[in-house]
Parts: sequence; structure tokens; C-alpha cells
Amino acid sequence: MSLRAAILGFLDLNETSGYLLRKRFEDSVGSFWSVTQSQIYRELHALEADGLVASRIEEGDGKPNSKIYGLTKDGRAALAEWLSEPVEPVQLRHPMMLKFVFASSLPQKELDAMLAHYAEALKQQRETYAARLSARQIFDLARSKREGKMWRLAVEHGLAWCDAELAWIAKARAALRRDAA
Amino acid sequence: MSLRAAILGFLDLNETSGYLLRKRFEDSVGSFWSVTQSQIYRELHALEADGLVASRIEEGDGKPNSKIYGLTKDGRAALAEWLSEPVEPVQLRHPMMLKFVFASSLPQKELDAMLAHYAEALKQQRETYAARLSARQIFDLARSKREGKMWRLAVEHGLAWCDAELAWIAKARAALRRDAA
DNA sequence: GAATTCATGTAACTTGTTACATGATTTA
DNA sequence: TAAATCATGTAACAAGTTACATGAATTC
Repeated sequence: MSLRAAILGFLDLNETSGYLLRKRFEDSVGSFWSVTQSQIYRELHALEADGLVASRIEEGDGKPNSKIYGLTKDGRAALAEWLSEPVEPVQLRHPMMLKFVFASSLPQKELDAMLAHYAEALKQQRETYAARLSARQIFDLARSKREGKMWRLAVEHGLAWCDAELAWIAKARAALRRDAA
Repeated sequence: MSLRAAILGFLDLNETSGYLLRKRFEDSVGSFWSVTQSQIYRELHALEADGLVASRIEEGDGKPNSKIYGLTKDGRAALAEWLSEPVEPVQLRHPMMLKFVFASSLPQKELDAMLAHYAEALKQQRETYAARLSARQIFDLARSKREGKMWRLAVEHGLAWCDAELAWIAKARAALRRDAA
């Protein structure tokens, strides 16, 4: 349901192709929702079959043609409907934490390396999120000051998540080092 | 893959039934990995077909019989193998954040209520996690002081996640209130 | 007497992932 | 000339969710 609704949400901002939709996902809500290319196309087809979106072909001179999707009246209604429904709870799915709790058989060095590795990945992510705050391409689509502020808060959510993870890792590594000594 | 491995991990701690396995998931790694009952049974069947676990029936007097699963040699090897592999990255899937970014059409009151509602749910979660730190039933299974510490750190991860979310919500609500005024 | 716990399972469905296929254009 | 970008799609598979079915025992 969320994927459907998110597509409707993006198309409400401006009509666009599956290809660009995917990019938009990645570099705006990527920190809290991930999609693959095939999911996007599948859902767009389903959405069109259900009459919530409509498409037209746009000739790309040189480039391949693209299919531009826009919301129908029903689509707009479905989006509004979704917004009014209560939110489903978040469910984390954290492979690293799962491995962590079962990793007591690993030598201290390897465990520490695993945590260090994850920390590195997080730092990089943090940087890409931070870059979004300054380069505000995303915010170009915002239809009001308030909406812009909301997008900004969303990016900050990604930063906060990274920070929280990094803080936990630092704590865990310190605790385990103490233990090993 | 992670689900498989997690089951192997739990069975390595002690042999148990699908039913108890499910509970164990819920109240130990529940803060970063969720499973449904049918997933557990399906995976146990697959695991047994692959020869990684073996089962025996235990008569429950009065209570229904239960199938107790334990690791085979191959199962132990598969677990060790998984532990040595690099971890897959985390991918958040946060329905609330998704709704948030598309919610600019909602009146300020409703948006605020949505955030408040989510905050309430988080506070409750935080409490159940916090309770686990004092009541240490989970840690009974720990086979070493180090392993116990790791489980404790995992619970603290859940607390840290709640705290980070709550902090972000407070910030977002304040920012939007300022905006509305 | 109703709901919850114990305990297993299946079926149908939805969602997410991986890999493949095509083919022109642009950039390194 | 190799890779990346643009742009669409399909097929097969893996993982996750919901709903159903059974049935005794216990707790409210």
C-alpha cells in the first residue's frame, strides 16, 4: 500500500516517467523507503489498470521515448484517502543487528571489524544526506514554504538515524573492547 | 537469508519448538527484526528439508505436542558461514515518514496529531524495551558474560532507536507549529 | 461463558529482489 | 572502447502478510 501511495504522492507533485520516479525515490525518500526499478514499473502498470494514473508517450529525440504518468481524479482521491488513514507501525529489518546478537563466537577482532565496517558505510550515507540539505534540488518541487520545510525535516530524519546508529556503534565497540581487555 | 540464519542462531542457543522460537524472536530481537508465525514454520520445514535442522516430537501432557528442533552439523556450519559473510546494508521502510512527506495537504492539526500518535506508540515500545533490561529472562540463554553483554547492547539499540525517533518528532512538531503560527 | 495460551499447520496473496533483454547516446 | 546514462519492460524467485483450520487447557 505504501508504495502505491508514494507513487501517487510523487505524481501529485509533478507528472513524470517511471525512470525519473525511481530516481526521485532514491534521492529524496531513499533514507526511509527503498524501491527497485521493477517494482516501480509493476506498480505503475497496476495503477494504470486501476485507473488511478494515466499515461502518454513523450518522444525523446535521440533518447528513448518515455511514458509520462499523471494522476487521474480517482488517483487524487486515493491519495487523499491514504493520507487520512492511520499510519502503519514501522518495522525495522536490520541484518547487521541480527548478526551482531549471534556473533559471540566470532573473535573480538572480527566483531569489531564488522562494526567498524558498518560505521564506515553509515558515515558515507550521512554525507550524501547532508549534501542534500545544501544542494536543494529536491526542494524545487515543493509547492509551498511549509512543504519545503517538511522535505527538509525528512532529510534531517535520515541524518538523525545515521547519528543514532553511529552513537550506538561507538558505545558497543567501547563496551566490547573493555570486555576483551 | 537473514531469517534462516537467525533461526539457526536461536537453535544454537538451545533447541526449541517453532512456537517458542516465535516468542523468542518477538521479545529479544523484536526491536530490529520481525517475523510472523507462518514464516517461522515455513522456514523450519525448509531448513529440515535442507538437513540443517532436525526435529523430534515432544509429548505435551494435556497441552498439544510440540516439535523440538535442533541444529545438525550442517546447520552449525551454515551458521558459522553466515557469520563470516559481510553484512547486508539496512534498508528502512518507514510508512510514517513516507506519509509525512506527502502530507502537506493535511491541516496542521491533523499532521500534528499524526506525529503525536506515532510518538505515543514509540513511548510504549520504549517502555517494553526498557523493561527487558531489568527483567533479564533473555539473558538466561547467554552462554558467556560477553554474549550477555551483547544481548544487552542489542536491547539498548532498540531504546536508542526510540529515543532518536522521539527527538526527531519533537523537533518536527516544533518546527511545524512555528510555521503555522 | 468468553478470551487467551499452547501448538501446529496450509493457502492465497502481496511485496520485494535479481537477473535478463533491448538499444541509442553520452561521457571518461 | 568501455562504461555510464537514458528508458522501458518481463520472468522467476524469495520473503513477508493475512486468513483460515484444529483443539485442548487455562484464566478471567
